[in-house]
Amino acid sequence: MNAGFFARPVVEVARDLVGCVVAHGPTAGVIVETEAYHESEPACHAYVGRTARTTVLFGTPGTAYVYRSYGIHALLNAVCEPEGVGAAVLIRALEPVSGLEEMRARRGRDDLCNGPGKLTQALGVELAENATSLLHGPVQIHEGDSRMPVVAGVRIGITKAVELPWRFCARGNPHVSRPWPR
DNA sequence: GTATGGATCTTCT
DNA sequence: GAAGATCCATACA
Repeated sequence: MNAGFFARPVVEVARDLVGCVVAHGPTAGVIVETEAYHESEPACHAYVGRTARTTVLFGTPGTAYVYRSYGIHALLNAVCEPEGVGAAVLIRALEPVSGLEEMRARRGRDDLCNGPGKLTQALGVELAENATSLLHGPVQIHEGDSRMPVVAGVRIGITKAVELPWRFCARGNPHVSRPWPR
């Protein structure tokens, strides 16, 4: 994966990331579900501008943005758009491909990566990986199947800008966080 | 099968 | 002091 991939409109990157591979140590999975977030809409953390928390969103494309959700889960994002624009793609679900035993040990159950909080636990990704590079850091994203059929829908679990069709799933893939609506 | 509530922490007001 | 890009156990139909 190269830096130019992430320095594009965040919605394009979100669509193209489906089929790519996320790896952390011995564990890895194919991305089957993403959501795009952009500073221009209120569901995005960068909407409020630069703060201590959101600075990484405005930084180098291809950087990991990891934050704690509901006090319990770490959520993994890929910073997008040119430097200075606050945008990121949330990785919502993976199809596990390696390190399955490690994932099961961390999860303690068999649904390993079908949710944004679950996949970080399965991969062992935590807040320590925030602001690290997805190109050459501990968590990496690699090229995958660019021909994978993708469908778009509305985002999940948010209360603002709920109408934007910025969620992308691998069509028919059983590892998505929720069955495709409609 | 759907519905509800609790866990627990970071950030910003 | 409140809100939140979640997950899971439990209750009920």
